Amino acid sequence: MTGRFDSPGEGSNAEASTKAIVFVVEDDISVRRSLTNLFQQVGLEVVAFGSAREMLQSTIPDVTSCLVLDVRLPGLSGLDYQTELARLNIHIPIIFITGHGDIPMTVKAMKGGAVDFLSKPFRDQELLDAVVAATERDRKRREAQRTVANLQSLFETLSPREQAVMKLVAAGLMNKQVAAELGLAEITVKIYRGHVMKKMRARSLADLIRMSETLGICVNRSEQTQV
Amino acid sequence: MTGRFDSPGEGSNAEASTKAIVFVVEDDISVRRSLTNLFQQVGLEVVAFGSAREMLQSTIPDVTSCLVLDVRLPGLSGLDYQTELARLNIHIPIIFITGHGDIPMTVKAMKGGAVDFLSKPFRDQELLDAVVAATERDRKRREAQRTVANLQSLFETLSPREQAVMKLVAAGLMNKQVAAELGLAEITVKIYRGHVMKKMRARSLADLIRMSETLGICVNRSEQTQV
DNA sequence: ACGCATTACAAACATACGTATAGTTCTCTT
DNA sequence: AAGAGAACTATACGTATGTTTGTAATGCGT
Repeated sequence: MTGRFDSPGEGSNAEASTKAIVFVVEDDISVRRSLTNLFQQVGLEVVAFGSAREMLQSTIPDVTSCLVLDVRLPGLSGLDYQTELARLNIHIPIIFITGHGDIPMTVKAMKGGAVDFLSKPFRDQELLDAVVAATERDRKRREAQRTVANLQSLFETLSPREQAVMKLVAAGLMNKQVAAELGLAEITVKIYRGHVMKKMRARSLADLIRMSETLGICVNRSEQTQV
Repeated sequence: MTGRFDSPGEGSNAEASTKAIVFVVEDDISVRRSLTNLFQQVGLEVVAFGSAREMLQSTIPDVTSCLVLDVRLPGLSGLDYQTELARLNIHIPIIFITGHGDIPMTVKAMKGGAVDFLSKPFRDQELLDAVVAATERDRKRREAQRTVANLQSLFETLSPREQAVMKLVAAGLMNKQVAAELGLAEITVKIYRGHVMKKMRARSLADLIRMSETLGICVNRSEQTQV
C-alpha cells in the first residue's frame, strides 16, 4: 500500500487515482487547504467542506469516494455526522482525523465502521494509505451494490405473477406444487417460468437460484415442508 | 443490553449465562481477581490467566466464549496476542482493557476485529455489556460454522466421482454435459446425481445449489460457457 | 479367498420440464 | 374504439430428469 500515491497520475493506478473523489470536512481553513493540496498532489479529486451541513446540502456525485472527517466540528460533530450518514443509508467510508481525540471516541468511530482514526500529528503517508484503503472498500461495496441493483431491475421487469412463480421455483417447489400454491394450472406455471428464465437472463436453474440468493428472495418455509 | 447481568442466573438469560465462558488474560493479580468475581457474580463461567502464553498452553473448550484481554502484558502483548490468535485461526471475540491506552493502539485493536476497547477506569456494566455483545457474536459465528461443518461432513461422504458430479450439477450443467465433461454415460451421471441428492439430504435442486454456495463449491467458468 | 465399496453402463419406465401454437378474458392506455 | 399487455388455459410434442433392476470390472482390506 505504502507509496502508491507518491508519483501522481501515472502507470497502472491512473484509473483509480483519477476516478475517486476524496471529500474533506474540516472547519479549520488552513488544515482544509493543506489536506486539499496533499490529495491533489497525488492526483486525487478533492471536494472540501467547512461543516457537515455544507456537505449534506451539496449534491454528492455517485462515484467511488471516501470521506476525511474531522471529529471536532462546529454544529454536527464528526461522530454525529457518521451516525447521520448511516441513518440516511449513505455508506461512504470514513477516515477520522482529530487533534484532541480520546479512546471512547475512537471506539465509537471504529464500531460505526470507520476505516481509520488518525490523531494529529500524523504523517501524510498514513493518511494517503488510509485513503487508498477507504476508496478500495468503497469500490468493492459499489460493485456489489451494482450487481444487486442490476438483478433487482431485471426482477422488476417480471409481472407480479411471474415474480410469484420465481419465488416458489427458487424455493425448490415443482411446477405442480407452484401451481397448487398459486391456484393455477401447471401449464401456466411452465409458461411463466419460461418468461422468468428469459427476462432474468438465467441460463440454468442454478443461475436463477443464485440470483434469488443475491436478491434475498425467500418464502415461508412452512409452505414447502408440508409437501 | 444494559442490566442483563444485574440479577444472576435467572429468567430467560439463564442458558446464555451458564453456557458461556469468559476468558481473562491479565497479569495484575488483584485486577484478575476482581474481574473473575465480577463475572462470577452474574453467573458467567470464568477462566483466568496471568499471561497469553498460559492461555495458549491450556486446552480451550469448544463452547461459546469471549476473551477479556489486557493490552499491556508481560511477554506477548495483548495486541500481539490478538494477531497470534488470528494467525492460529482462533476467532474468539476480544474485549480489550487497558490502563494506559492510546489511539493508535485502539485503532489497531478495532481494525483487528476487537469487540470493544475499554480504558480504566470503566464501569462494571460497560464491561458486562461488552461481554454480552462478544458472546452473542461468538454464538452466531459458531452457529454459522457448525452449519458449514455439517454440510462439509455430508459432502465428504460422497465418493470422488459423486463430488465431481455435484460440482458440475451445481454449476448448472445438464446431465449430458456433466457426462461429456467427465467422460461418462448420461445414465451414470443420473445415478450418481441420485446418490448426491440422497447423501446430501437435499430435497430439491434448489437445496443442493444453496448447499454448494455455503460450501463454496465452484468450477472453472470456462467449462460452462463454452457450451 | 471373501466381502465390500467404487466405478461404470444398459434397458425400461415414469415423471418433470420446456416450448410452440392457439385461444379467452380483462384492464389499461392511446 | 383499438391496441397492448397481463393473466390464464388447452393440446401436443420433444427433451430432461429420476428410479429400478441388472450386470460387471476394479481395487482394497482381512
